Amino acid sequence: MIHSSIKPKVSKNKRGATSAEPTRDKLLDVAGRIFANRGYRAATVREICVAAKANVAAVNYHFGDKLGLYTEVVHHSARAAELEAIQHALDWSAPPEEVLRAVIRTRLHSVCRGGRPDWHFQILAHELAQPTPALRHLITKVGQPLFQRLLDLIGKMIGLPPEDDKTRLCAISVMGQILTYVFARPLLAGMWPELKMDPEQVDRIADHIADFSLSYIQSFRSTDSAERMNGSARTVGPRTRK
Amino acid sequence: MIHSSIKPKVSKNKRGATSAEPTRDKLLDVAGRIFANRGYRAATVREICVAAKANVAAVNYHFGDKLGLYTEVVHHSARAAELEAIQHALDWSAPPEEVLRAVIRTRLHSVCRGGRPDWHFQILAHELAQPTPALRHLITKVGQPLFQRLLDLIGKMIGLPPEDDKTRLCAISVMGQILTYVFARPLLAGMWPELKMDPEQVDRIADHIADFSLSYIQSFRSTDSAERMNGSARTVGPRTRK
DNA sequence: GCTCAAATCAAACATTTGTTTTATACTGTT
DNA sequence: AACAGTATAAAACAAATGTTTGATTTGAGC
Repeated sequence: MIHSSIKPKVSKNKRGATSAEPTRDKLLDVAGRIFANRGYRAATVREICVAAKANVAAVNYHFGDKLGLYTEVVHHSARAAELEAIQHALDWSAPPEEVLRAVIRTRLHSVCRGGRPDWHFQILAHELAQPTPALRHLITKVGQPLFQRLLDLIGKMIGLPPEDDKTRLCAISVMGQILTYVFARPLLAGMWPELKMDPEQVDRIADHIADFSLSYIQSFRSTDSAERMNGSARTVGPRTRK
Repeated sequence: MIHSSIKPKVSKNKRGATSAEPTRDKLLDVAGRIFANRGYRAATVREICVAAKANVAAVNYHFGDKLGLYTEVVHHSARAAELEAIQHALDWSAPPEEVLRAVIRTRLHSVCRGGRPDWHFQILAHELAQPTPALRHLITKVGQPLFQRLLDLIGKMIGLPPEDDKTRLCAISVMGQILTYVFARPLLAGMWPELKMDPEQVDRIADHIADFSLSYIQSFRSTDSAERMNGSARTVGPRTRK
């Protein structure tokens, strides 16, 4: 408790690279990987400290407690995701179909880097199964903006506002297909053992998801004049089925 | 260790309902809920025993150890899933489109019973995030048969064998859309707060997933004469895009 | 060289948690 | 009624784990 105000300054001040990496940074680095693999609860501070070649007390000294380290890791992850989203700036003036295709491909690649899911997404997966206070931050800082862009994109294509239920359902359908390749990995391995997620396979999968999704989205546009009148307004009420 | 061979007999032998429920069964029952909520690791035997109004030693006495109780719970879950799959026997002679629609609706309902995911699926979700030895059993006994029926169904509709890559990708797309409403629940809540998963909403969602998926699947059939020649055989190689 | 604050370290602490032990109550059988 | 096997109960044990403590080292500034 004494610690919360100490805020040890970055000790890298002058001496550029005397000892490889400051303990604090090294802890953050290795903690990211370990939390991603095991989740917050299963990861132990001892395991982290050993891997970082630091003392057991280092975590409490630099971050207050285990949760402090974890939230710092999550914030870094969210920040990295933001930056990457900016870096992978897409040409939003291109036809929406191509933008959607590119978004799907980029997302799926960032999700499946090197055959294993990116550690940001692994952390998200653990958070969804066993939420911690950090989940809210992940959702608002990473999930929301991404989903919003999906909504805008799809809304434009099917001619409905982004807030329309149909737009949202479509966005979830697209997002869900992608997320499956992160969260349900062991399931997929069990049902399709031959599936190897090398880059070109990921490309084929991304294209499938795009084709699969665009089929409905584009068919929807062709009938939008008939659907829009009651499709946009109907936000409750049962659907006229069959 | 002495325990593995003892196998205490069911004490419910004669006296039908003298004391509400035998401890062993009650443990299984409440352990199912608690494991589903917290996952194997986070759930404690004390919590389970308190909830079951049993002694702390009861778990070790009746099941050997914590993992013994858990595997028993998972096996029960898998067995229940099998039975339910049989009970919900669908009319497989109906047109495949309608069968798929029914499968999606049934699945989604069993997944979202009472607004919260069914506890079988919650256990699966935890297993995917942090696998235990029980995951293999879940996959082979529950996942595989379900996925196989999806493959047969879709394969029939797009005119390709169930083992074809395209069939598998489609099945994963359908399955993924459903699973999203189990695994990514907190994500959905964050991005679509108004979404309430009451039965009629679930029906609308199921219909959307069916429409969304059938659009591609049926469009695929119409072009199968052109696609099949190189679509069925092409199992590697990049896809001619755009 | 001295000083002081930051950083590191070894050891111990307190709590949680799965498991074991030992004793006692219950139940059907002889 | 006595016995035997099963079930339950209270307590203690051992290992894991987050955290704290107190001493020691390090490095910059005077």
